[in-house]
Amino acid sequence: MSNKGKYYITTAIAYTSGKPHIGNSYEIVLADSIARFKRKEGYDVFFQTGTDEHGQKIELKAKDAGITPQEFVDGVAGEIRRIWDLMDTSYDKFIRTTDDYHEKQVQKIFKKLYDQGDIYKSSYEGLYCTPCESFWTESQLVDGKCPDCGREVKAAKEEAYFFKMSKYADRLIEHINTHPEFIQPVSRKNEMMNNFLLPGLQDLCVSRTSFKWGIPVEFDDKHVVYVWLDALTNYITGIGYDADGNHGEAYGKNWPADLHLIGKDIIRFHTIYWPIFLMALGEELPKQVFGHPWLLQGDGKMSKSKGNVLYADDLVDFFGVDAVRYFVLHEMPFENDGVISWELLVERINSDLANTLGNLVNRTISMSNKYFDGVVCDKGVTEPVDEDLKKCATETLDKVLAKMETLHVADAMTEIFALFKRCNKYIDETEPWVLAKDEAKKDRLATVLYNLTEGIIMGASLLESYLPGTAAKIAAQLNTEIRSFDELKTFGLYPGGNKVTDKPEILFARLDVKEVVEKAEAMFASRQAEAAPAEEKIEESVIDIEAKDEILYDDFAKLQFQVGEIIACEEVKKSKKLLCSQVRIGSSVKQIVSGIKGHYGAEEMVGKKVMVLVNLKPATLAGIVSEGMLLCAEDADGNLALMAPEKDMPAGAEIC
RNA sequence: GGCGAGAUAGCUCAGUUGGCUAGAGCACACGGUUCAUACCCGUGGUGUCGAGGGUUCGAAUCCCCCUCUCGCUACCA
Repeated sequence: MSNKGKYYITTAIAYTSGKPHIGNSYEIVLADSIARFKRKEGYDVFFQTGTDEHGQKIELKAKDAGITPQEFVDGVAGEIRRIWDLMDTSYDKFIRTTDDYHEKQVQKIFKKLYDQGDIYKSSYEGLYCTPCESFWTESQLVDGKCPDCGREVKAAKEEAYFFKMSKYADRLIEHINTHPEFIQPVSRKNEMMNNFLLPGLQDLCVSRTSFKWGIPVEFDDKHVVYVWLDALTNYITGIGYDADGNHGEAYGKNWPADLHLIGKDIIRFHTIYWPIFLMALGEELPKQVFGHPWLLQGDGKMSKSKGNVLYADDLVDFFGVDAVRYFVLHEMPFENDGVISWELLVERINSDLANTLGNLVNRTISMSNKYFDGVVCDKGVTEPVDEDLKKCATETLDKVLAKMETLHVADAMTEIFALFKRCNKYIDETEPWVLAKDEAKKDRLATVLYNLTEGIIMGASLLESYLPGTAAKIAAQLNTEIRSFDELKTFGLYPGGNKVTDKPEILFARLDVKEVVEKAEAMFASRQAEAAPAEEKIEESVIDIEAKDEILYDDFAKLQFQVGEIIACEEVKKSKKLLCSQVRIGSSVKQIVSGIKGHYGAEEMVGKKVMVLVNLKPATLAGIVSEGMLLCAEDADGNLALMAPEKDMPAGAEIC
């Protein structure tokens, strides 16, 4: 195909806090199949991926591991890149946010935005609502108080830099409305508009002082650049953006990006904050952001402690690269989450890859060898039934192009497999084994096998973007080359007289579900046994939270804690997380609303004696008055545990 | 609580502007075939198209209401 211009595609950069599981590895395969396809279409593709390597979580993990953050991310980034390579992905650039050119540009970008007034220091704004953890501008306040909860706002304790999002909101709303293709799938567009843009954008915190592992703010080195201004900018720094305007050549050529492929969880950052950063920098906006769904593990909850997390490299060991690629691409519809499990993998591989495709290639080559010593030649003895096969083969390209145009990758592959199914049916219709018994029909038999070989190589050529290794194997077995898209418009390009391999290799072996599951369980069991001591240590490890300012004893003395006995408890119907408890404190009973539904059922609350903050000013939650607070411990995953006296104590006992 | 999406065969889903006996893939059953990796081809369903009501000659498709699920968001003392 002719040159269609450039196509710049990116994945989100992977966070280097640990090895990515199969759900995280899906995105790179999806991006790769699109990149490969666009190349075949004739685009000059630039495909960028990489890693996001800063932040407190990494700082802590490195500390736990007793190594420097840099050593830590070097290890994980290497692991991620190894998996990307294992998955046979054809990225052109792997950027790391610890790369020096990136760090330098982020500093310059931060400075530039600060100098032009888009980034400001918040401490002098002083309008922070602590319980809401939100900053407000003067104009957002209602009667001088927090618009969310109606309480006093006060000067921020911790200084931070903020980005003035509201300044660009109208332009962004305009852009989204005039570019319906910008946010994909479209259902996400409404969520962004209704939840963030239309109600009014809040300013975004873009620096932190609570940890060090980040890019220092050049002119205020107490601060490091906080996540999004660091991570999102990779899309431009990776191709040579320069905040001073001295961009590298690749920038001028590739920006704006044609497609940011990301997970649905970070759509907000890519469709609101990122475009606004770009507006502030005076750069063009990406053409499209596609928030793909997730691939979820079907057989029980995935958890490290259970040791049943699925990783791409394990799956490749079991099934091979292309089988895993096929599965994740096929099981992921356009908009809904997909499910992965050992059983589903085996089912998919057996029915599509082994039966439909693998067996087709194998039986066709076997017949060529059996009847013609492997030589494939069209003797021109056609029959009406041939036309339908040829039509199917030549029309599949357009069908696949149409599906790919809207990024419906799974549907595109289904079109290709329809061609393979048509080939299998053609064998039944022509019955080569019957033709073989009649010497007079030898030429007809040759034509039939030629048509089959041609149909297969045409299908394999379309399959190349998704299963590059398999396509190459098929081409090799048929002793020919993968076709370009232009060459797929004509049926009959397979060189007559060519000789196919005499030793057809099984492309995909049929698998036994039971065997695979047993083998997988054995693998998990041995791995868990191996990792048990270390794993336990991690599970039991401490949690670090952001430190608050030191307080005086007097501050503490203001708080009154007592043991409360829960004598009744019911769910607050209107809310998702609230339970309303009647708590006996001494001789009085207080009504307390707590956001713990999901952690505790209403019935199991009754009878518990727990720690209560009793002198908190009553507040109304979901229309119900709450006169105190039940105290809970919370772990890193958000699991809650009520605090209770270690021995039985009477309701009302003071906690001091 | 706000906004939005959805509820169709055992499973995953298609069903365009309402129109003849509601489809596909997988699974299952039966039949055919034997070149091939026990594969391929064909045939098959009793699907109350979530419940109820309405508009219409006619509704899975439009309107109302109900139940449930999900997403985003708020709240979560």
